[in-house]
Amino acid sequence: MLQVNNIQENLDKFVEGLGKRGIQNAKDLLNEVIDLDDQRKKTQQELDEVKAKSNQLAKQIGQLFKEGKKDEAEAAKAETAELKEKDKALSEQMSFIQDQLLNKLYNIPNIPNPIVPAGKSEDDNEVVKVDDSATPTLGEDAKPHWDLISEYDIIDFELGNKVTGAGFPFYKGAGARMVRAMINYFLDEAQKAGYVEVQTPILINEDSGYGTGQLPDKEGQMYGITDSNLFLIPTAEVPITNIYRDVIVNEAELPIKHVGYTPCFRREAGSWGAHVRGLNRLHQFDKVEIVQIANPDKSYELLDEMVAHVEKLVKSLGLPYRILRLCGGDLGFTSAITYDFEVYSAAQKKWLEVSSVSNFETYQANRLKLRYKNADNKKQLAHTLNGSALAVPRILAAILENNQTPEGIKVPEVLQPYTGMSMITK
RNA sequence: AGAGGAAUGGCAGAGUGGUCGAAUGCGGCGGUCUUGAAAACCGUUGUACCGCGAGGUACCGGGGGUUCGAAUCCCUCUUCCUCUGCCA
Repeated sequence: MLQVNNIQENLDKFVEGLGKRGIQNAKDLLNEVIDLDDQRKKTQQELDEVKAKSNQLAKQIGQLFKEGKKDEAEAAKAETAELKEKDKALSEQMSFIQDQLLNKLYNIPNIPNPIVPAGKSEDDNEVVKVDDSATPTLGEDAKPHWDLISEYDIIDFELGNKVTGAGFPFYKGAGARMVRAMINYFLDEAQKAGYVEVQTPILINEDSGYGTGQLPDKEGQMYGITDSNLFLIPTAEVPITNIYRDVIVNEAELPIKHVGYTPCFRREAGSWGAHVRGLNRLHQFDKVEIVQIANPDKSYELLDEMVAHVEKLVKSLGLPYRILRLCGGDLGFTSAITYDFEVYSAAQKKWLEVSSVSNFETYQANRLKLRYKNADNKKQLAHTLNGSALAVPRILAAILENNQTPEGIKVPEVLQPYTGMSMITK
């Protein structure tokens, strides 16, 4: 979340930034925050004063008892009643103000980086690179992947329906092997690039949800385990980044780089429709995620590095792709800047988002209380970054469609050592 | 799952109602000594919030309570350890 001090100092910049996200009344909203923070300070001063008096009095009473001046002590005791009442009232006021302030801050998104284009929807995203050199020329009879998967019997949606529900497919045979191969390939490549692999829980608690910003903003998008107050992760970003909640690292340790594979669970409430077929949108899918904890001075360099890593992966799979810089209106709640990678799925003639690489600057770190000690031994908020590298099902969809031949589906060369096959056949 | 025990500063570990933000040791940092290092010795060393400052407030696993006053007493939750049971 945003830091009140920063808001106060750069009000215009913040108003402008939120405006880019299409928030009209930003100025009023931010002024309310500043006002609440002032109230908070004022109330704390009053409360501290009352407490100081009580502490003083309590010491005196102790002293009086020790000296055997019982009457005086009893008299002093009577004085404390009033202070106690004041204390109680001010404490209540304090927590009320703090709740309000926090609630406001939780619901204000991050300020976009200046180079983020203004815009309302995905139509306003800026295409920063297109490399469609790998686009295949498919015949008239080219099939979308949902036809191919039944033809080759590698993914079973019906079975998923039966056992769980829509959006929870079974991968079978060569399909399962492809998934496993991609996960291993992505993990290995990340490791080569210096990311330390972690295997995380796939259930997270509320604190973690708040830490990375899924709560309270996206509660409806996560599956909740209501009887234990836990949530299924929508992305490995949550458990991995939350490793560093309430942590102070040494500057020399930065950047910290992690990679993790997890299944991801998303309710996708409201986004289900006719345009979503096959592997395009699922409730459960596999994803390899890269995460960095960075020095603010270096975070944009590292963002570029992450983008380059993802680009290399997509390219190595032989898929046509493009890179988008998301506009303010399409930007995630906690992100300051996001680059989306899309691959072209040639039979359905659609761009599929397979990666999202973001810099959150201090927005998550402030919630996480994730700091580093700089050279002067001062504690500063770190920057957090993450990116998908990559999301499996849509990559699979693109491979199936783009690589279909009369003989079968060609397995990208880089995956062959992992699949042990060069072709998916009937 | 049952019985018992425990949770204190970076770590170890004292502290059972006031003088305790907390002894002591280790570690860290600074210094003396040394050609340099070690050893020894001296000093220093938690976090957050409020305040221009002096200073104040809060924090001894979390939450609540008793009390003029709680690390210390009570309730509750969580976690860990030991023993018994079960189990991949």
